[in-house]
Amino acid sequence: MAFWLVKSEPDAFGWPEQVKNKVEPWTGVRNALAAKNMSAMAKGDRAFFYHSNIGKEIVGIVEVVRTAYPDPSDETGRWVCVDMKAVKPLKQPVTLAAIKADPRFADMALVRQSRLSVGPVSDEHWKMICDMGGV
DNA sequence: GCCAACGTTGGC
DNA sequence: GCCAACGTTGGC
Repeated sequence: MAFWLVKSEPDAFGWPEQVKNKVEPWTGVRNALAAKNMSAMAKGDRAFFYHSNIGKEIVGIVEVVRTAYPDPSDETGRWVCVDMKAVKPLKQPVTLAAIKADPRFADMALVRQSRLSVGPVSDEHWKMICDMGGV
């Protein structure tokens, strides 16, 4: 199983909505690298749900329930989306500041490429953040 | 609100 | 196909 991190601005779509809707299509990604990452996701893969701009913290864990398919919000048909299901919240949100403060996260996609909306997370980083988040 | 990073567009 | 100009994202 692989691990990922997906970003959303809580103004547009936040963790409370993800929990309320349970399964939610992750649409609107219009970045080649992010799309490539989504295409690489397998059913059952897990991802951190990160709030960008407001909070700047990882707030929950979601699971991929449907692999990449054409994004219905995209008229050109070029982009893909996946379906995500809320798994559980972090007891303690893990902030970007906390991640940046730990040099072991220096090579994480979230730190290296702040603008990338869908990025990979290594097994080690996944475990560390789960520990920090109390799950 | 500013600015750095980076992706995209369009002229050549 | 290159590269300058421009737009967008997201941290601060």
